[in-house]
Amino acid sequence: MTAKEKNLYEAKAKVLKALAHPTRLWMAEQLSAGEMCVCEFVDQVDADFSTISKHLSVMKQAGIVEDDKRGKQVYYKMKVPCVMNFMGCVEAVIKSNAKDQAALVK
Amino acid sequence: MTAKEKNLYEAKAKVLKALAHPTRLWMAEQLSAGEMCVCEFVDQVDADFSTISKHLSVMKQAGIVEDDKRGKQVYYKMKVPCVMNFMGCVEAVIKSNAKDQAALVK
DNA sequence: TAAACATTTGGCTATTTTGCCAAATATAAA
DNA sequence: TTTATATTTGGCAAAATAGCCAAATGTTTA
Repeated sequence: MTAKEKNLYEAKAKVLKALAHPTRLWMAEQLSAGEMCVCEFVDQVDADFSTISKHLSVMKQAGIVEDDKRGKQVYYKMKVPCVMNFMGCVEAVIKSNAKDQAALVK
Repeated sequence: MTAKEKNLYEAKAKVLKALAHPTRLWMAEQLSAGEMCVCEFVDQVDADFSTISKHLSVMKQAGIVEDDKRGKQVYYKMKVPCVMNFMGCVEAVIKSNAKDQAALVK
């Protein structure tokens, strides 16, 4: 593997890693329905507001979301919405796993 | 968020996490072109064979790949191939990031 | 201008992940 | 049945991640 390819796979992994956290994934799904400000997440997520801010920052660094400061608030929105198209397939994996589990106790 | 929903997001995150590593992602892409045995990865990946085995195990635990022992060798293949459909979008994120980077130095 | 509000950042600890080595296991070949 | 080959597993140290608190920053309101 060339250095260039290695960089490419690291970059791809970074994008996936940014989504690979339950809280971040939930927030990304919310954002795919439209922009939200940090304060809305603070109301809905059971975590310190600094933690929420850092999660959003991880997704921003990965290039998945972008932010927009308006007044006192910062609004986040999806930058590359196709990211969430994937979730149907992730759910297919979960269902496949559930089926395997069910088969074990049959 | 209910406990059930929480479990769901944890399960989804686990699937993403299993792909969110450069080596695992590369291996997953290879597997989406057809099954491969561990020994082939050992030849092509610059990591200890035990490390490779553990990476494959992570993807297996997540339900992304399945294994099949034939003789001395263990063959892995994608279990839910749609997983790799996502990569086009991940690449779109990378391109978007590259564009942003380029804009910085314009 | 001071106080209140929204968010980010720094710092710290706890937890998780990585990746190597060595040892165990399983299968095939000599 | 010893030996070689392929893979997994256990154990450990290093690195990365998560999440809280406190402090800093930027913005509006009183």
